[in-house]
Amino acid sequence: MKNNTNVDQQEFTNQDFSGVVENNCPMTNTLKVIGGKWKLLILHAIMSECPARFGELKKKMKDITQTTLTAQLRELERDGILSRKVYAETPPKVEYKLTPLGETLVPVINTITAWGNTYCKSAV
Amino acid sequence: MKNNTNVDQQEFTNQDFSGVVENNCPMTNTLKVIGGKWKLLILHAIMSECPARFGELKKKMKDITQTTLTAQLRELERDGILSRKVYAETPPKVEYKLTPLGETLVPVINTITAWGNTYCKSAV
DNA sequence: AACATTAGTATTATTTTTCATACTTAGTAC
DNA sequence: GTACTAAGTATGAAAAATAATACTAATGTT
Repeated sequence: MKNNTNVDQQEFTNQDFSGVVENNCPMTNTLKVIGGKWKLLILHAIMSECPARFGELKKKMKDITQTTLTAQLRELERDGILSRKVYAETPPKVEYKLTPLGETLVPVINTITAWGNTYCKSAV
Repeated sequence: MKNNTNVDQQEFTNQDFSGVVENNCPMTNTLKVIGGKWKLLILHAIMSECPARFGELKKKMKDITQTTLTAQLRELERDGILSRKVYAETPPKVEYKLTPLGETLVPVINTITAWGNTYCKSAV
């Protein structure tokens, strides 16, 4: 009851996934949107600092290349998870943030990181 | 309070992830164990039929090759998520099931599939 | 004796993903 | 008018993941 009480949960289900999702297995469909080596890490980074600029994301994920980061961000944008806001400034400033649909992934990501914290501690 | 009330939650944290996990980011660590194209699908399949035989898994995931399925199962076994039981029969019979550590992933996987069901319906 | 069965392994090929490097753009500071 | 900045793009190379194909082993059935 904290917020969004007047928001129909179905509001975000109209996203057109028809180019990505062609299966009736919910796991397969979800993996098409958030699967891959980087997307969950990107979302995790944006969750902890929203909105986030391109350069900040790059710094946080030091092993990703600029090219790959750009490509992954574009896919997340295409799938309605992120929005991209370009400021007409020089040098360029671009902010990425979760859309309402993207925010529905917050509990998913929290569940995953909680598992990692509890069961998958590094020995190093 | 349904079950496991006498099971210390820490019981399953002694798994040695030192060969896999070298990071202090819980998302990175978790992705090393359940990341990749197939692992969550394999776990999802085993969850819905546990134990599962190799051939049953192969049938459910019709696009995976035998070689890849074997490789992914071995990694999940190495990481303590699955156990592998070989029956001394001909033709061979091998059963895979979730270990106690693997069972801690059940809510994670349910969260992911629930998101897919709610927000990521196929348009096809 | 030949055949079918299941869960593999071995090897090579292909596809997909990611990386490295150099280049671009438009203002602003020097 | 040269240098600097942030957020890219372009190109080709390399690495990683996945696939295709053929093979094996032990035993029960025909």
